[in-house]
Amino acid sequence: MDQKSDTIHTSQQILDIAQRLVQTRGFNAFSYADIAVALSVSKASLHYHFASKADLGVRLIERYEDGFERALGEIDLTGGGAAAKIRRYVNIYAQVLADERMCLCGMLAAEFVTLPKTMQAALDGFFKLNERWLVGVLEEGHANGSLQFKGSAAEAAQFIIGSLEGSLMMARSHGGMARFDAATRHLLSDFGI
Amino acid sequence: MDQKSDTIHTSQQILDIAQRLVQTRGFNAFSYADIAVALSVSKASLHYHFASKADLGVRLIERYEDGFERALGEIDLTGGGAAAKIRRYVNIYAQVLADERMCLCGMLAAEFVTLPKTMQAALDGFFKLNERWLVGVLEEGHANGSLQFKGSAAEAAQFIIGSLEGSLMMARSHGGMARFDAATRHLLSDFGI
DNA sequence: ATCAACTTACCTATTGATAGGTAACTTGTC
DNA sequence: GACAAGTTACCTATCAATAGGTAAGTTGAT
Repeated sequence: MDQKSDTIHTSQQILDIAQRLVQTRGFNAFSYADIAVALSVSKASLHYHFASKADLGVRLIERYEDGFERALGEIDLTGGGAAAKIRRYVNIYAQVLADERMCLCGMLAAEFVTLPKTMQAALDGFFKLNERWLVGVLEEGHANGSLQFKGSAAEAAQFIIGSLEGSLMMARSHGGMARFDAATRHLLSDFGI
Repeated sequence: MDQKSDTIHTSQQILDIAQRLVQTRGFNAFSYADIAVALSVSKASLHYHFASKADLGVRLIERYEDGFERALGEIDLTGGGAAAKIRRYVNIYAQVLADERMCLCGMLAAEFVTLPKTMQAALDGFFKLNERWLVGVLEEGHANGSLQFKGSAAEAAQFIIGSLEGSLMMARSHGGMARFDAATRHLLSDFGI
């Protein structure tokens, strides 16, 4: 294993552990020491890979957004109507809950005002991506009559994101998957799905 | 001013400041030092009134729940149909947002797994109260045809709570009151309001 | 012999919490 | 109404633990 893949490997592991910590505990409730213990490396080693906690946070959001972008691209490729696409979008959140996690960016949205400016900006990008994709699907569905909703597609997209983040957050602490499934049935029926 | 009212006064002030800090920053992102500075008292004085941060947190939730209970009682007294009651319920959240805050218990729900057990239990109580009240209103509205929804009233209540908490959380960081209003129009129309 | 990828060994600041003390007030007894 | 005893509401000073971060040295592959 060469040096470069060593770095990549370790960096990925750091990000994996940090991501789990943010999704379960929040950005303000974990420390470099937590990652160091979980990975059996020194705190200084973490600073070698990610100079500051803010840098780590930004990379975490970027990587999470990349993962979402890929997942949304796959939904687009799989085909099916707008309703099926929305269903698969909802399923991404269900999988996060199945892992007993909060959405990374939903958690960070709760902590928003305490985050470094660089992380706030990265977070904006994540939600913009989601809104953009949802608006596309909603307009497609509205045009061919497979989806019903009032107001603009942008408003509907924001409602979906807020509702999913909130249902996920509440289900994780109170009610579990059954609660999330019931909530998404309500949400989807609001769009005639 | 006698001793007793001094205590009440100071304790209330501590709770007021702590509540604002939790609603804006979260329980894990403020310290006794923050309150001490805001109130111009020593940290030790805060420990005199609230022995531990967990104790302070529990009292915060209890007081917030009391406030909600009173607000819900007032809604019940004001009269009007189930739809009007739900509208007023939504308006409680809108007022929280107008103050640029997150719902105290919504914020704590995000931080749930990091909280002391005593706070987790108190939080359960808050959401139980909200669900109970909403179930009552939803059943009333369903019985007389003023509200439409599928599934049980309990599921609908949980959907409403999750949706409102999420919309509030997202609106506070991305979109503001306009986004929250648009989201609640969607939510209410799902119930034929 | 260079350089990436670490380590040990620190640093400063802050965390929640405690010890010990004090001034001001209240209470019960005479 | 005087006064000892106790209570309330604070204070300063300090604690051990933890936070994020840094400087300087080690290791091992190329």
